[in-house]
Amino acid sequence: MRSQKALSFNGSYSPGKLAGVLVKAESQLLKRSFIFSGSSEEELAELAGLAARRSFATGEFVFWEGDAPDSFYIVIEGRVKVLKHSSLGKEFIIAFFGPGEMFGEVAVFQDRPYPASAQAAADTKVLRIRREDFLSFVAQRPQVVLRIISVLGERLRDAQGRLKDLAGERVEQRLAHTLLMLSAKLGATLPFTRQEIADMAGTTTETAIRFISRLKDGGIIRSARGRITILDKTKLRLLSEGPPRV
Amino acid sequence: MRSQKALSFNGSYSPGKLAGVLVKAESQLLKRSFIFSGSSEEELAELAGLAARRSFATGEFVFWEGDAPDSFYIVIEGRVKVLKHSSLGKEFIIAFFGPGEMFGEVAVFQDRPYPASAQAAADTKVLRIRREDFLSFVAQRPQVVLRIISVLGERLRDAQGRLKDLAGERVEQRLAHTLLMLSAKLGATLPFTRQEIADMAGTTTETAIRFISRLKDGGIIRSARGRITILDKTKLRLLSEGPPRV
DNA sequence: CTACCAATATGACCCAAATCATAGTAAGCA
DNA sequence: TGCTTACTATGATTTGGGTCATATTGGTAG
Repeated sequence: MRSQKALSFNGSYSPGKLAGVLVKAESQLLKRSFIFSGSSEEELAELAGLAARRSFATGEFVFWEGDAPDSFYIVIEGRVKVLKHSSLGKEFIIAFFGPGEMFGEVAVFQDRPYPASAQAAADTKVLRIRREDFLSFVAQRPQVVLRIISVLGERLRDAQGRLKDLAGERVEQRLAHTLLMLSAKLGATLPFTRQEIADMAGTTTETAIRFISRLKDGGIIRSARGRITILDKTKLRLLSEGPPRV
Repeated sequence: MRSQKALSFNGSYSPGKLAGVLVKAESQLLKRSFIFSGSSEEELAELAGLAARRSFATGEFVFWEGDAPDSFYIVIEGRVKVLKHSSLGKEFIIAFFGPGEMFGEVAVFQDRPYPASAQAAADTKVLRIRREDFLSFVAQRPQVVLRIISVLGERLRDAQGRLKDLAGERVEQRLAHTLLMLSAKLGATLPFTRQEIADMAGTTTETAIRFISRLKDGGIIRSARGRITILDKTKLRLLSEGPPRV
């Protein structure tokens, strides 16, 4: 760790010892986030001074598609899912975000309504940073902007890959892809229900259940309620790639 | 096939009158591109000096998915389609780009292989700018970087909207959406074949043909070979939104 | 002019996966 | 401890739209 006495200028926001401690804690949280991991302690402290903590219970919405983008968010703990609803009701999960990940930043940069809704998928705490504060912060920091481009590029890649899958692959392969993608990010054990898997793969809960049951029978995964553990990544990859043509 | 007379000067970056004229012409082309439209003449001239013209005949590939990202491109004239192929053959069209639009820049920024292929959809001329040249150019120009974020954000929005459609809407609605989206960008007359429409909407050529024939019968569009003109945007929007539930 | 090929068109068939129905099961909560 | 509610499970039925097959038409290369 480095020096932590960069709090002096912060007095204008919230004087006092408690505030200082909080700013320090916030700084550490920000540091876990990729886009700020290269920033200095002073910068982080400044940004932390602008951030507010918010809590959301499971199922609560952080924002809705169409809302004005007044803030962007970084997950402290818990899990947030970003989703869109189609013509009738059916929801499609664009992404899950965990500790250290940010969401809502695209809308903030463009000053256009959020393109999707964000919902707490567990009891969740987030840091909330107001649009203007964030914009003026990054305006002077090209390296942060470059990291944001990198994050956006990654998401775009992901989205395009999924587009191709949804347009051209069978359900089984999409489901297998979804599981592999999640495990690449989170490890072998995935804390998702069949319904969530289905909503990510663009299919129905029943179909996801049937597929996952077959995987379990085949010894490719192990599972409990709301939890899936991948045992044989190789077989899963086979399923995701080749049609089981004989 | 085609004449490539315009390439004769291409190897020589020798100073002199011809080069000067070319740099000026290139500058004007760059200026048409959104991300550079805020740049000064000097900057544009500098960038233009780094750019090379390349020509591609209809069907030729500018780059393939998986290639190392040595350059990014700006369309001068013609049309480029960016696409991915799924497990077997089927292609999915991610986007079309026309004069003034750039492509391949995500890969360049991330220094990771192109996530999709780029193919000339007509006889096409592009400006090609090498990765290192472009990166060092933008490194000093935060406002260009911000515009790139804006472009990426737009693409991400688009991709996420299409994901939701592919996952949750019926073919008819996806096709209607595709037509509306194209006409929002290009105007009422769309220079695409049924096959291209199908490959954008994630369906088959036959289905696209049937749908478009019905639109024609209903007086919603007019069409000729490789060309569709939207006559009644309102009816089309109805089709794209509500299921024709009775 | 003619030949050829891509684009458009249309019918028949079929199947993957959605939909509908019903039920067992684990977890949280009063 | 039982009640309620998600989650998981599985069968039966239906259907949207993919696949296959076959024509017709317009553009264009030679």
